Formats: sequence, C-alpha cells, structure tokens
Amino acid sequence: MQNLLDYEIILLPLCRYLHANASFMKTEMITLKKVSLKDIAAKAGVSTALVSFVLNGKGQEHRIGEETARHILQIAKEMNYRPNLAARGLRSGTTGTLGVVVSDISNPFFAQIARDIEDAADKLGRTVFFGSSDESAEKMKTLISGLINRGVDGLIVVPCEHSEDTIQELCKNKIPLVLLDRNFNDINVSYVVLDNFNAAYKATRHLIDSGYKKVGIIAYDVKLNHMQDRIRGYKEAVAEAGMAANVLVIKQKNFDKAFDKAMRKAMDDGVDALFLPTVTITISCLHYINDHNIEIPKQLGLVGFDGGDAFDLFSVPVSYVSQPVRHLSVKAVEILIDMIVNKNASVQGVRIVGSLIVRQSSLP
Amino acid sequence: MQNLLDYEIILLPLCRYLHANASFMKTEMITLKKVSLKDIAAKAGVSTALVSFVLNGKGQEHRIGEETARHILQIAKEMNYRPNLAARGLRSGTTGTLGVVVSDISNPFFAQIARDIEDAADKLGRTVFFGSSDESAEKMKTLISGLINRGVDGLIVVPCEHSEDTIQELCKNKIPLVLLDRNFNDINVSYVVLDNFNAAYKATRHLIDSGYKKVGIIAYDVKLNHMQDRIRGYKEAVAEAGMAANVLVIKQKNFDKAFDKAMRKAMDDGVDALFLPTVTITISCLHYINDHNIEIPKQLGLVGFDGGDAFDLFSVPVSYVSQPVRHLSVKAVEILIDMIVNKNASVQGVRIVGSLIVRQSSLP
DNA sequence: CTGAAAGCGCTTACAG
DNA sequence: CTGAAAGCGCTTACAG
Repeated sequence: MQNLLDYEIILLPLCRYLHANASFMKTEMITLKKVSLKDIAAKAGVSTALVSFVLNGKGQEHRIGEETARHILQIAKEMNYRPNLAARGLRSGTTGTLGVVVSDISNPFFAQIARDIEDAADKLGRTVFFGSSDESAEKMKTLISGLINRGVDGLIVVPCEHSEDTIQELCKNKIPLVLLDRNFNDINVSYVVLDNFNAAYKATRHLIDSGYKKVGIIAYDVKLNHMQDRIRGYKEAVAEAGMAANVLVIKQKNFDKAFDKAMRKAMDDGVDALFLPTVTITISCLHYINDHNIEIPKQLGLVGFDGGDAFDLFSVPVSYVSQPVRHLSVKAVEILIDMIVNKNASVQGVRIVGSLIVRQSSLP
Repeated sequence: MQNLLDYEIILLPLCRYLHANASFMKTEMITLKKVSLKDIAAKAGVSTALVSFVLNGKGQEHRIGEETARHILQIAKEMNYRPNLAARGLRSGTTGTLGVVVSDISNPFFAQIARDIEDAADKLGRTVFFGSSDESAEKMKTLISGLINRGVDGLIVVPCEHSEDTIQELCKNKIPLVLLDRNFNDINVSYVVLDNFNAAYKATRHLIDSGYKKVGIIAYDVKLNHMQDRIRGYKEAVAEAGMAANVLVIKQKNFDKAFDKAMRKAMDDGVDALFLPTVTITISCLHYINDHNIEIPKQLGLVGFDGGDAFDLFSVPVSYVSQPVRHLSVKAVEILIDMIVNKNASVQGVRIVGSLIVRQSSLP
C-alpha cells in the first residue's frame, strides 16, 4: 500500500477474482451473453411471437394454450431472460421513461423533487432520466435534446430564464411536457407550481401582523414567474397595510457580494423585517446575521423559504414558507403520464397552496 | 378560477394553443414525425450508409466525397435530424449511458455525488440514469436490473447491506462496475471510497489532543465497511491515548428514538466529546444539544461528518470530516469509463483521504 | 391456437 | 468513392 498524492490505488490480484467466480459457476445461471426472445423460442420450440405474447401477459388475449404458456414462462425464468428495453422502445415507439430537467440536482429543494418524482414515476411503472440545467437556457436545450434522442415518452422541466423558445418548440412538436416550479404566462403548456403569490402574501402579512413596521424583501433579479409572483404577493400585503414596499433585487452571478450589498442597504434603510423568497437567500441572510450580530427577532424579523436543518438549528428557529414538494412532484408526474397514456392534449395548470411555518424568528 | 381542496386547476383554452402554434409554422422546422437516416438519404439521393458515416464523422475514414459529405450535413441540419439513440444502442451494443444507484438522492451527500457524477460523465460524453435504493438490497437489485435492461454500459453503485449477492452476480456477468462510498472486502470489484479509518482516526485524535478525557462515538449498527472502518479509526485513536472506547451503536429503523437513547447514555456515562460519523447522526446530535441545553464545546466536544449549512450556522460552528465528494465521484466515473472503453478487467481500489475542518465545537 | 414476416432506426462488414 | 443488405431484439398485424 503506497500513498500517491492524497489517495492510494490498490490493484487487487485478478486470479482471486477468477477463482471466486469459478466456484459459482455450478450453482448459478451464467448470463454473459444476454438471452433473447429467439433463444427462448428455440428452446421452447415455438415462435418468438408466442414468447413475446406470453411474457407480456397477452397470453389470454391471444388464446395461447395454457400448457404452452406455462412452459414458456418457465424457460424464460430458467434462462434468466431480461427484455431488451431499447429494442422494445424502438419497435413500440414508447420507452416507459420520463425526462426530468431541474436547475441543480445537488440543491436540496430539487434533490427532494427528484426523489419524489422518482418514486411517483416508479409507482406508475416509469423510469426517470435526470439532468441539471444550471439555470442556463443553452444547457437546458442540450439536455432536453439528449433526453428526446433517448426516446423519453415525456418531460418534466423546471424552466430557466430565456428558455421560452425551447419550451415553445417542445409544444409545437407535441412532446408531452409539464413545467414544474415555474411557468410562462405566454406559453400554453401544462404546469404545476406553488401558489407563489399566496405564499408570499401570507408570509409578509404574518410579519406585518406580528408588529413589524418596515418589511422588506430580497429577491432575485429574474423575470421568471415564480419570483415575480413572490414579489407581487409581498407588495400586495405591504400595500394593503399602507406601508411602502422595500424591494431589494440581486443578480445571481456574484451572488455573495450582491447579497451583502442588498442586506447592508436593508439595514441602513431601517428595515425591521425581511421576507426571503428562496432557501439560498435565506441561508445567506442567516450567515449575515451571525456575522453582524443582528438580534432576531427583536432587531429583525424573518420569514424564509423551503426550510431545512439549518432553519431548525439556527440560534433562533426560522419561520418559513413550506412548499408541498411531494404534492407538486406527484401531480406533475400524474399529469404527464395522463398526457402520454391518454394522448391527452388539453393543457392543465395546477397551483398548489403552501403553508406558513411560524417560529421564533418572526415573533418579536 | 375555483378552489378545489388546496389546489386549483386551470384549464386553458386549446384554441389559443393551436393559434399560437399556427403562427410559427411558417418560420420554423416542423418535426412531428422524427426524421430518420432514410429520410435524409432519400432527400440527398444517397444510401443510408453514407449518411451514417458522414454524420458520425467517419467521412474521411471511408473516403467519402467532400462535396457529398457537405451536402449530407446540410440536409441533416435542415431537416433537424436527431439520431435515435435507442436504435444506435441496439445495433452497436453500447448506449453511452451509465447507471448510478445511491441510497437516497434526496440526501444532500448523495445529491452532491449525483451532481458530480453527472458532470463528470457529461464531460466524457455519457448520460446518467439515477436510482435510490433506500438501503434495501431488494430495491437495489430491482433498480440495477432495470438499468441493465435499459442497456447501460456500466454501473456506479453505493451498495447497501446484504447486497453482496447482487454485486457478485454483476461481477460474474462481467458488467463494468465501480462501488462508491462503501465496498466489500470479500468481493473483488473496483471501488472508490473515503479513507474512513484515517478520517475517523484524525477526528478522534483531534478531540483527544484538544484535551477531552472521555471521547465517545455514536455509530450505525451495520456491517458495512465504511461504518466499521470509521469505528476502527476511532478505536485506534482512543486506544493509542490509553483511553477506553465508548461505542454506542444504533439501528437505522426507529432512528430518532434509538438516537435519543444512545445520546442519553453517553451523557450519563460522562462522555465529554463525541465523534459523529455521519451527517444524519450529527444533525440529530445538534438537535439533542439544543433541546437539552448542552454547552458546546465546554460540556461536550464535537466532530461531525460531511458538513452543510446547519454545521456552519449552528450556535457554535461544528467541526467535521470533509469528504472530497467531487474527487470521489470523478474517480469513480473515470475508472468505470476506462473499464468500458478499454475493456479493462483489472480491479482497482481507490481510497481518498478526507480533511478535518476544525472549528469551535471541538476547541474547549 | 400458432407461425412467418415485416419493420422500428440504426451500423457495419461486404462487394463493387 | 458508394450501395445493397444483414441484423441488433423486439412487437404486431396477418394468415392460417
């Protein structure tokens, strides 16, 4: 064992490998060459058509002899048959796969969505391909293109800014598609999103009801619907209370610096409460608060977004808008599979209401 | 707009959809029926073979007329040709896809791994299929089986307990495979893991060097290598210092209750520092500390695992073992693709050293 | 009740 | 320099 840089490579003797295998050869099936329908047909002395029917549970339908069917099933099992799904897809035109494009699967919010979609799809007999767009319209297009070339039956997409064209093109080509988390007002396509306006309104209203006098929001400078709706909800609540709006927008590039600047401005302006409409913005705010010894909830009230361990474990538990992630994911999968199975071309928009989790950070 | 339960469904008028499309028909390509090599060949007045060669950059190799090649390329572009990857895979026997099975893609650690694998694979021209096993050997097997049926060229697997048989079978069938995060001593298969012994040793040793007198560990009750190595590393450091080991093991089912019990026991036993060998265990410990007003690092010293926002934002920043996640992921992809491309059957074990991030939680 | 055959879209020897 | 043809593994009318 030697140390190379910061890792070591251990080459294990191949002979041990071969030996270990040899001892198994007698008891278990060897499937080095994958067995095909033809192999089974040959061994059973029937045509591949019969085998295909039986293995796909269409034996009854085609009135295949019970005896024959049982025989085929048994041989398939013995030979450890695995259908080649690519071949099936090629022939039948449907692969049983869904493509999912999110912003970044390493982001906890999207990781959870990915997982919930995976489970929902699995329950309905579908497999999922994931990809991360990094909020780049270009990358999103490439990803989707690859997914389509792989023959996915439909797509669930978290669209990024400037991706309207790509989405339009998918619609035009009648590719079953559901937008998730965000949608475009001008494109007639199915979507499942949080009721962002309502969530932001509730969050802001709660801060006002708690007695804060100058409530601000730090939001991303993007035209995307979900963000604009969150800002609108905030503005509505503030206006209703006869307060002035304090909207601080930041660009996503150079995020840390931009955030710092916005936060400083908020504090300088005498903002006494903040609605933080994404989990990333909230986390940054918590760091700022620690670094500048800001007193929560006295000096500054807080409502964040999405939640997470950091929200729970922060010195003052953080209030937040909780998204029904599973519900969103399941709904998206259901709508998509309905479009695929029933060739349902009608467009459906679903807006799900979130809940407000109130804790100490917003109760002065 | 009506409210149904907690979400609303908005049916958008189909006519708008059709109209919106109609306006595009003149300017852009319509690709309702996917165009195939045959279509291009027909339009170009050549055989499909030529088209295939040219489009795959084998024009030179087959000495195809420059003129012809250019013509074909142009037509392919005009017709917006997209290769059917399933067909290609069927014919060529290689799909350019990798299958990845992790425990749970919604877990931040695995989400990050997924992302890093995605990027590394993408750089090498491969696409990735993900699946979550939920630490169930049964589910893992089903997942892998599906992946193989889909024709993946190779697999990266985070194996769960009792999955030795499945792994053995994959080896036997010569399916390119790399284990990630954990490995089995008795199976001769490539793997990429953290140097768990070293990481645990360093973490424990650091606690001892900081002056703690009774260092404990709360670990999972699993036989998996990575966990056993972390326990061994802990024991080694403790023994070296002439201290007694305090190993508290908990089962993963009924985790919260089991953890509480273990934690209570540790405190009752007078443990004054803990090494927490997974992120989940660390997070639970932080909750316990908050709930019981335990003073960190005075009353209890802490070194956790993996890190995250919660570690940074906790009232006392938490020390932890940082895994080189990207390095692990990239290495796994490299080894796997080497096996695939070069039909390299040699088995390679890589163990990468982690780093210890020291903060206040372990400095009394 | 069962079989022969076409064809999904591609790649790749083989022949010219 | 180019074409005709086989074949990957499957499904599905069609004919008997």
